[in-house]
Amino acid sequence: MARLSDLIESFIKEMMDDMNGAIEIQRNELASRFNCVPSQINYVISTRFSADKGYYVESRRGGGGYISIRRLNTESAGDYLMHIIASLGEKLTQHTCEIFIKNFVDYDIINEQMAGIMKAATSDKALAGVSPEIRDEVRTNILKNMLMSLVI
Amino acid sequence: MARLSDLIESFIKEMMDDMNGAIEIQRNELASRFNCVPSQINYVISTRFSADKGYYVESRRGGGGYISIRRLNTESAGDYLMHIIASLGEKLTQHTCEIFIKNFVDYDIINEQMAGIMKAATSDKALAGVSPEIRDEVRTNILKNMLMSLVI
DNA sequence: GTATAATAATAGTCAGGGAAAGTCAAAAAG
DNA sequence: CTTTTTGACTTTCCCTGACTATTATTATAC
Repeated sequence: MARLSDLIESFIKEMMDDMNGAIEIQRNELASRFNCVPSQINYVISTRFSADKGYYVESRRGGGGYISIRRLNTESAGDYLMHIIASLGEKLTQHTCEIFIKNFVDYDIINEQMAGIMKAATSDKALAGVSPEIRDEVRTNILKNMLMSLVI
Repeated sequence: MARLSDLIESFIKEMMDDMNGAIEIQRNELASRFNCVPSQINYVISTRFSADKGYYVESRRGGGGYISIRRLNTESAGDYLMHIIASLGEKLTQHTCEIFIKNFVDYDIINEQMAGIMKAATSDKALAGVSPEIRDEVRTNILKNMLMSLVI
């Protein structure tokens, strides 16, 4: 069962690749293309394209409304990474972490192999020994430190 | 009577042979095929498909969740890595860990950038939130998982 | 004509239900 | 005693729908 959210996510990303990093969509149109309720689009955007993941989202309601999503315009990988590091929250679940890492690949900051290493290092499996109460904080800390090593 | 866990184990292994060493299953589906509780699948996976035995397991909860199991290809990355993974102790200090990582660079298994990431992920700084009693075990676990991702 | 009011066309929010997998300890089997 | 099996409970993630908010357009009043 392919998850609809994942399909929508990659649809948007492909569209964005074609459109040079900036797109404008209509929520209802996209929803009907994927045969889902409009609010699912909001779900995808908030879980995959939030500001802290390096995207800038604007929207407008009413007649002729739209949602525009842009890849953050960063001069260098370093800028982008600093932005991410600065805006990382305290706690990241494994899944959220993976979304971040996937974005690094999209931004051509790391390759698939490194993404694999990062995912491995921040997986629940790797952190199984850490008590659940603090696991997400530890995970965040590990991710931050790995990213720092890329900036330096 | 053959034990159920053994049956499930061999079922998964046959499936994996057919699928070129990598499968994706649904826990509930597999459980109902064998007429057992879902958590039995977890038991089989943790006792038969552990990292030590050369398997890499990932999973995801929620709608459309799955469990993926991959058999690590010992030939592709050379036996060296598998050997290292298997021979890593329970506890590694940051310093010991760095020595290992440096060796990987010397053996051309990873490049400097990856070494940086690995060191960062296993540093005391990254693991500051983890209590000292278990920190070295967690560190080892993280390193193992990162190395495993290279063997895939 | 202009100002205001109604209507239509969008998008946003939030809570809840459902669909998975994970955990852990007790019971059962060997 | 060790390994397996079970099941109650938890956690994570996805999807939906009712309700709300905002903007544009059209109708009405003056």
